[in-house]
Amino acid sequence: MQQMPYYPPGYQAPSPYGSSHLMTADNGLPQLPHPVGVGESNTQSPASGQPAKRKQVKNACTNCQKACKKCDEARPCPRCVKYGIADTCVNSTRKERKKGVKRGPYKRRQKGDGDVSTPEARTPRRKNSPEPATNQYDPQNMRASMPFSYPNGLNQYGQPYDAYSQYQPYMVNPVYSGMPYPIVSGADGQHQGQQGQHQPYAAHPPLPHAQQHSPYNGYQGSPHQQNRSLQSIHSGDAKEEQKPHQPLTPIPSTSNSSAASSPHVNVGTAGANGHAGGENDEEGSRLARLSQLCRAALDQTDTKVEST
DNA sequence: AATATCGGAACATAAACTAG
DNA sequence: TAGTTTATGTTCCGATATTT
Repeated sequence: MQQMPYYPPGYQAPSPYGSSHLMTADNGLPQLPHPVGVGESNTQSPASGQPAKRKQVKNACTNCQKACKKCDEARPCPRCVKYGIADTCVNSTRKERKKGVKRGPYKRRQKGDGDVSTPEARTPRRKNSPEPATNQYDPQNMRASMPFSYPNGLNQYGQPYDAYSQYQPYMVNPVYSGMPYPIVSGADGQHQGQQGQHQPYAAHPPLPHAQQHSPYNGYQGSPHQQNRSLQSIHSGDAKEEQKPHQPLTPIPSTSNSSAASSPHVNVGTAGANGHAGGENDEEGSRLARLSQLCRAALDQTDTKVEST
């Protein structure tokens, strides 16, 4: 069913299509081993010894975006063409950046301290990466030492900020912390799905696993999480909608892989599991009961251990 | 084997900040 | 005000799961 991939003008179709280590991406384009595979977007010669950076298109089409697949500037993009969905290949809309986000004082780098001019030398700190040791931006410390603060104990998103829930700006429900729902509308009211035509998302809960692993735990505004929920709903196949969302880490399907088997079962997470929470109260109360049982069992175990 | 899913690293860049 | 730094939003790689 291999269709001739569509290459936009300027795209260098790699010739060794069937080369052993050349996988064909589902966009129909060969996936060369990175970094060579970046095609025309290669900004650096591989001969330079510097790995070329991965080049991204400015705007992926909605289909590729949903599938987390490589897109192209061309419309319809090769992937959509391949899948015969060229008619729905439209640019996704980008969310506008938040404004007014205050920051702490910048740390300036000394001139001699490496090449500051290149982005590579700036060692960008990623969302998930731990703060540098000398970090002055530690959210907790920073708050304390900040010469400014957000008004009235609000965080940057205009939500109440306190030591307990800090950095979980969107978390409102301490019990169902993983369940985003009640708070879907953030202070900025922006995270209601990034695409107008995808309104259904607004009411659909983000996937639990995205929550679990997100440094923005509970932050519904995370575009990626939005995207995920978006994906699952608009992936076009009903099976995805019916299928319970997979756990973050695949759990071996053993007979005792019930919630009760895990004393550390997170009610919030569990509640969100599969149905992304909020689907019904019944589920929630069942889970609450489960956790009660677990706790009781644990207590019993503890007392036994103590008595021995 | 092909296709779908999705976590998270890589990338891009707007906006806040700062030095001159 | 130009240059720097950081935060935020997007893209898509690659591992894994599912389907055919």
